[in-house]
Amino acid sequence: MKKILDCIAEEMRAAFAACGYDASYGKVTLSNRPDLCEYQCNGAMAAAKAYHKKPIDIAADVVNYLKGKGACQTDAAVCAEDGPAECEAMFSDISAVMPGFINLKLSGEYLAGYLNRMKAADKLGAENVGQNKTVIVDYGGANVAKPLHVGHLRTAIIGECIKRLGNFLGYHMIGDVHLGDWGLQMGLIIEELRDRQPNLPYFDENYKGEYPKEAPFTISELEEIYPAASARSKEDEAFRARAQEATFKLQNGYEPFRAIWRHIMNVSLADLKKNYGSLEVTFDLWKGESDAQPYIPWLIQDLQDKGLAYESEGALVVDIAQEGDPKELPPCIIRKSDGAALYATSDLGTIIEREKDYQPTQYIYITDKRQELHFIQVFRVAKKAGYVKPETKMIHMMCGTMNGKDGKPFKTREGGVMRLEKLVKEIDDAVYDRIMENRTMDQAEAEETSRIIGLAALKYGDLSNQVSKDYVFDIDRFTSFEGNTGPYVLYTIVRIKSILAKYEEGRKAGEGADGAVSAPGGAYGKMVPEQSGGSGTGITPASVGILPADSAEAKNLMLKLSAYNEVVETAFAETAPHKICQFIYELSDAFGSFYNTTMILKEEDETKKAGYIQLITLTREVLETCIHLLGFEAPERM
RNA sequence: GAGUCUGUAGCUCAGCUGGAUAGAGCAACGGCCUUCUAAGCCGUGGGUCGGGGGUUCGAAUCCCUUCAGGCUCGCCA
Repeated sequence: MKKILDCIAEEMRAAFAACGYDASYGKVTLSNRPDLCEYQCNGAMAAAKAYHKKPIDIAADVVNYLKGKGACQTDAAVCAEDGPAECEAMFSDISAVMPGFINLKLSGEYLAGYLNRMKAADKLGAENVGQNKTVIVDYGGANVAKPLHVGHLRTAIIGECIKRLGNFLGYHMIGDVHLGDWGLQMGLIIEELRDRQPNLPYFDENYKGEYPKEAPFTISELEEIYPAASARSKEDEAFRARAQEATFKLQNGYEPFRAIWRHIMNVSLADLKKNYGSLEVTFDLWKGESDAQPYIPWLIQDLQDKGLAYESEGALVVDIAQEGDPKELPPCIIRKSDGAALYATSDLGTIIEREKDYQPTQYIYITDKRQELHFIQVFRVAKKAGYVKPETKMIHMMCGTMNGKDGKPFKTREGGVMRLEKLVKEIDDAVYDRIMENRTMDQAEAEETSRIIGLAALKYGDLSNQVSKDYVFDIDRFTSFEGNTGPYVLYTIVRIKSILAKYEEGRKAGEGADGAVSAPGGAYGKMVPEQSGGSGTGITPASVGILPADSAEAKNLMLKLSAYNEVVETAFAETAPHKICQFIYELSDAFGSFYNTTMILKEEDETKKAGYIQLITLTREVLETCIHLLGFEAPERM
């Protein structure tokens, strides 16, 4: 359904046009002075120059026109003439203010009507802007040589969110984990393994038998082997050279090394799936760099045939410099001087595969921002060589680093890289302690609840920051969950759920009384006839709908709710999940004030009460939809 | 050295396609539970928007300059 800002802007554009000004000046934004108005239009000031008039005069023209037309409720007589449909006057107040602001307040009826349509709409009124267009999302990027650590957290969380958002908006999102399974790290492991276990058949060139099914290492051993080998390669040149050779052999199909590679993949994949699973991060494709290999010989030949690739310093490179670059960017290396492929080559190969299999209209890569240059190179080569259509959008979402309290990249207390598993557990434990100190809950439920809340704390803590900025990951702060945190939003949902459950209970009690409706004078007010008899006079939230606000708090809550489809769409268009966080935080806050000033279940006027119930039901639906898009859920109790 | 990003309250962050008095949260202080979950709500104090110029009726926002920090800069991924 149409976004409320667009509805208002349409009205304003028509008004500007009717007054003889260009319609484009009718742009409307949320007010930045809530004490004065709800929405504002600054077009009169922009138009002043073009029309050589004082801004305030233009604003007054527009305001007078709108009032005369009956767009403002205060002019009820005019409104009535237009019949019922037009009677939903959009504004309750319009005014022109110096130097030329047009201040707008929405009428309670119009706002309530908008929310009722939203409540009834598919996806609460979010539109299918995606039109089923295919988008590849490349997040994850896990290296199979080592376990997931905090460095993988951001891309996983953000990617999952972007994928969910896109799907929700009608895109066909394909999430690919795109494993790092083909680079030098494999050669390093192979050679390290050779030194540790030289008797393995993989290293016997004369071995003719079948290779063992079982891997010669466990995941924990693998975790230790790679860092050791990696460190060694930096000091031991001979070792590094061996690793490079092993990598080259692996890439050229040397069977013994392929066998080791398969072991690494099996052991590592099981662990990765478990870890991503615990974050509720899923992928549609578990492809990796190795899957791009079949395309590489063709790719290299093609780039040469097209005259794009040439030899330079022993390597094969493609120039990517473009007009307008502030400084000439280094060329993209597609083949090393030793003949091996590298990162850019396999990413290009992957693009060729994706074009063949999916013909996406957009690519979104989510990685650490240090890879910026790499993706500039890959994107340019892909477009230059015509592998990707010129109109295909290629976006690189560059993630900032997750820092510790000291502002340096997040480390364990001992100074090592923290494993994701450990981080998740630390958060869950902290949440568990918090639950136990405030609530009584049996252990099993407390554990499950702390897992749900912990995940929300973790994901919200990450997503609420701008993607490209570094941010401070502070377990103490996230697990204290006050203020702008995931748990605060969950707490809001839980409180709404609790009210709704009690309301339902009350209704059932009313039904049970079989018409007589005993109105037990009990805790939740009189349960009036709403469900009694089949007379059709029953008052239900659905039949009453959301009513015009009867307090400032209700109005504020309703205004916040109405921004929902705009926010969701913008968050995707700008790949900015933090906008959803900000929105649900403000929405929760608005609910908090409403909750605090309005006794919902004690309300004696059953119609009003039903209206409140409908309002908070919508609030709950919006919040739950949004947190689902962010990638987490709310518990029943907390 | 070149490129690029960042610099907003004591701390963590919004706001940045120019608009009215720069917003939250945490921390501090003060109120609100015989009432729907107080993990809450309400209020108070706290800012030369790194510095300096410029454009504009109007700048945290755009331009220039300067300072500080991060990251990147051909055979790792």
